[in-house]
Amino acid sequence: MTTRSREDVVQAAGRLFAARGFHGTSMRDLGDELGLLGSSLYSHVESKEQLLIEVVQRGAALFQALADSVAASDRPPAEKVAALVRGHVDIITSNQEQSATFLNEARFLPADGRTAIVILRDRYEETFREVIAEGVARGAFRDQNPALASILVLSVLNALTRWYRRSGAQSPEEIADAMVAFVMDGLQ
Amino acid sequence: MTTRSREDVVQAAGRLFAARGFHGTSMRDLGDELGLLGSSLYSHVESKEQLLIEVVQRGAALFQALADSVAASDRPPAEKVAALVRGHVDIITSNQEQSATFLNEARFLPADGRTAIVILRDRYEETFREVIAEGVARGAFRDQNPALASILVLSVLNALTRWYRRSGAQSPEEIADAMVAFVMDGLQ
DNA sequence: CCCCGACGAACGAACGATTGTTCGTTAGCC
DNA sequence: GGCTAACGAACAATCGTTCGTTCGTCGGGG
Repeated sequence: MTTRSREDVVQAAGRLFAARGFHGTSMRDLGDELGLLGSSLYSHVESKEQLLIEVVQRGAALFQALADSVAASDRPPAEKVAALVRGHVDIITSNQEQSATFLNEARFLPADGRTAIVILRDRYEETFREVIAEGVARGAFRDQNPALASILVLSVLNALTRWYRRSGAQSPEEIADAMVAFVMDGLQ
Repeated sequence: MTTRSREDVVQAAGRLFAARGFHGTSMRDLGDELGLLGSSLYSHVESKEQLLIEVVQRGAALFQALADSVAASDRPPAEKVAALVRGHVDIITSNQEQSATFLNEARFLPADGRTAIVILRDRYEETFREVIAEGVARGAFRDQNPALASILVLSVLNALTRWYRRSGAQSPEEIADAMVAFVMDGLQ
């Protein structure tokens, strides 16, 4: 029997928190998942709460990196939206449990950690809003409320954590293609 | 102090399950919400699980009624989609907590109740799929995979449980208008 | 080359708190 | 005066966490 690392524990937490919810997962459940006792996890991690913080922060970092990279690029708004959609789909299909925990369980963070995550999430949404607003200003998209439009686009994207199955009928590329088509037509 | 009814308990459960999650809500929390002790709730309800079943089933019934009514109507596909979107928005904005519990907490139902709900949810999605397929067949919508398209439309609609605020900037009618426009253009 | 000491991982019992639920008792309305 | 909602103590189970102990491995000195 090999010994487990902190990394193993964080990954198992991402998996179980996504599947059963934070409050539906006990430290003993987490131990079972790794072939350990619940108490043994405290060799690797300070608390259950800290485990949630770590999973959620990693999820947030993935999306933040995408937003920063696209925002910094010098491309027309339509291409930026397409890049955001494809990048978002790629993050979720490659890190589904982590993304699901980030999106669904962040509300169970302690107050201070939660506000930090809300700020990150707002900043991510702001990137979408600004790109859409730029597209409207340039006439690439029809006249519409960018705040509302960005919410609708993110609705389509975030729901992917709920229905994507690695063994499903559609490949990540097909999903991304369909979402780009749907979203671009919805904006234009 | 007035006495509480079973209805009061179910409604409070819908509220708290939506806000804190099923596993994050204790019977004593629910009692507090109603000015009662946790144990007093058992005068009205058999178990915490039964309470979840009841909230989720009510949520499912609302959406099922909408789907049945629209499916039975004799209108072109584009109008049916618009009616589904507007009806869906109306249900969520009028019953936000119940809808949120239905969509987010149904996975914590006991196995038998869960499969029953999954069947209802599949049937609801099937209504969308059929209407879209009909629209594609008649040339009202562009050629696309109706299964995937129905998921994308429902993604936009269901996310409303997460961001709608009665005191928010957009009225339910404005939201419905924006969603109809977004979805119809995404399909056409 | 072997042994030994050290160190971290894992154990397992135990803690106090909280969970869902039961039940005998009390109190308020028709 | 009876019915029932509500109380409040109590239950077994489970929760997150602590802690003293055991196990396994790895590096250095004889």
